[in-house]
Amino acid sequence: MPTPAAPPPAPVVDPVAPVLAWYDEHARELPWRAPDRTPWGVLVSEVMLQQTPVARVEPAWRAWLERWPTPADLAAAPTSDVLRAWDRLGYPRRALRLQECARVLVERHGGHVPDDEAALLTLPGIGAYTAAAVRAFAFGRRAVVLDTNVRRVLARAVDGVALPAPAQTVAEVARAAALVPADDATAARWAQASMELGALVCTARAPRCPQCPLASSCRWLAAGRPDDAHAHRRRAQPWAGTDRQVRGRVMALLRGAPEPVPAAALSDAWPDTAQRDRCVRSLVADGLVAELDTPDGPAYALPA
DNA sequence: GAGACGTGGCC
DNA sequence: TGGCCAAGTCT
Repeated sequence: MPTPAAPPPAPVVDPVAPVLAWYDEHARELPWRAPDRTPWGVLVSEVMLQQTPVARVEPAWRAWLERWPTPADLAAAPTSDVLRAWDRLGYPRRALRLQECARVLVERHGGHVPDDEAALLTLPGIGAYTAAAVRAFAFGRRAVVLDTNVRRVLARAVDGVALPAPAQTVAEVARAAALVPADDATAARWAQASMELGALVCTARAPRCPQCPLASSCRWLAAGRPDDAHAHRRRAQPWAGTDRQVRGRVMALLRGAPEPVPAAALSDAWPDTAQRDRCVRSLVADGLVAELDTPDGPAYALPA
């Protein structure tokens, strides 16, 4: 009897079919998934969803697409309007880049969102994740969509660990790519379904394993859901008193100001002069704030 | 590749 | 109560 020269690899149940079936039953109805969505709408949703929860994005997305339904509309808008519409979604540089992106689409892509990954990757604010997501969700094409949700699902189900490594590796992308179904439609659906599973069931905290379609094959669950081996690996996110918070305060003040704000009045945003000045300078350098010369001295406003 | 970059809700 | 987390990107 011939015997294998090497032990067979550990059996791993293919997660794709169970997750697709689960998604058929449990997918949320989100506006950027509606049949009448446009590639531009999908792109806007993906940028807004970068580090911002669905619940806060949904109303902002609806208002945004109502106001600027095409890239040309956003490209032509005053940046101050764009930043005010972004409101408190956070990371306002995303709004700036989204408008830059719209202008590139108008100037170089006929006002349309391209469907190939290389072209998408050249757009401002579009990185590896978003390029893949737009390709899959807007155009139904095959792409390796590897976001924090998918990374967590695969870390648990396949690797048997609580959380993925802090940094994404080439090997991890290759492993994820190997799981992506070959045909466009199924690949796009797998991307959506695996993300949804991570968002609704295989969550970072308090995962709902009894409701998981992978419960019978998940290595992490089988191992008794061991704790994260890299516990405390993440730096605590800075909060009180940081430049990040001060920048947010300044932006909030300027969003609410109908007229340019004199330099002295910026103290309402933050009392510490040195830190405030440093932050205002960085905001000007980032293009998020305009410095104007007035007869009474410098004043600040959202960029026109 | 580590660090910067907003905001708010949840357990 | 407050640390952790949310569909990342850029430098």
